[in-house]
Amino acid sequence: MPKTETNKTNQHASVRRDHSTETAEDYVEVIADLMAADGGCRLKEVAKRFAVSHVTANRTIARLKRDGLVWSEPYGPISLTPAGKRLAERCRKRHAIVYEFLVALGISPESASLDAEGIEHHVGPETLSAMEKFALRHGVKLG
Amino acid sequence: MPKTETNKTNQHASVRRDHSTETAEDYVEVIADLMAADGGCRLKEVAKRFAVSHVTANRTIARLKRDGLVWSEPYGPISLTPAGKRLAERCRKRHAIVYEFLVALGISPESASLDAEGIEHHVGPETLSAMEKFALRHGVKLG
DNA sequence: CAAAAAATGTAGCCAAGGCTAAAAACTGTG
DNA sequence: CACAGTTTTTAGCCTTGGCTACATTTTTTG
Repeated sequence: MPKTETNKTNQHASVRRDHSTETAEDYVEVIADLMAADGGCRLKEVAKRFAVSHVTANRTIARLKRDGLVWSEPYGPISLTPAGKRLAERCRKRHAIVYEFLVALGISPESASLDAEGIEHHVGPETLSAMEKFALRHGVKLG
Repeated sequence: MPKTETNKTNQHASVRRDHSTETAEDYVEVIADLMAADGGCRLKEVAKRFAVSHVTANRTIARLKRDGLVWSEPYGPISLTPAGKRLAERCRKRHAIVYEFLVALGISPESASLDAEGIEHHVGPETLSAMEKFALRHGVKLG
């Protein structure tokens, strides 16, 4: 009878789907950040940023390469493909909006930074738009 | 024991830690919900809620049992331990706050419901408190 | 009450994301 | 240039969380 149950409209399914892209989003964002800051991006730095072993970072990056977001050659520096850059830019903007929103809400920069990291992946277009408007309206003295 | 590299102030580490508890939180919340609604909780219903196979739900629930959050005997209904109940109640409250907050922000109930599912696990105490205050102040006409 | 149906459990596979240990490749001096 | 140190890669193991197929148990029902 297997027909293994439902495939109905289920919210948790979406949440789960998000999970699979979270890592990619986090990584391209960090890689873009490191390239901007240091002018290049090395595995070791990525691993340090995520506080994981370099082995874990290496394997994750291999997946991103497989998925066409990252490029590198053996022992070489890591860079983003055009697709990776586009994703990184989208994530950067979204992250900034969520962070600014939290700060506008009155959250301390530390908590805002911490929570934004986790929240950003779960903010849909409508919520993101509302957060942006709110941050602009109630923006911290930047008016 | 992990002594691997930096253990410095790293935001991603916290985000990752959250991950490991998300499943537990989601499950105890759903189990509590089903018990309240149906007067009991069967594996099949849990699986349906998460849109996963009963096998996956079964194994996840086995972990929750191992972790002292859930209790059941073979082929029997599923219930929460005192610890499970406490966690479920905490999650229920937090979820309600995040949801109400999003609605108060102007998000549609559909998006609010969807995003709350993902966001709730990443809301720290400070942010939760701020969301609660905001929802109370700007609460949807319920004043 | 026995056979069919439904629910639960077990075996075994896969991918992602952790890790350590050890090999290989680069770098930078002496 | 060689050797020491750093960085990256490889091998191998673990857990979580997804699945199908099949076995077992419970429930329903003819």
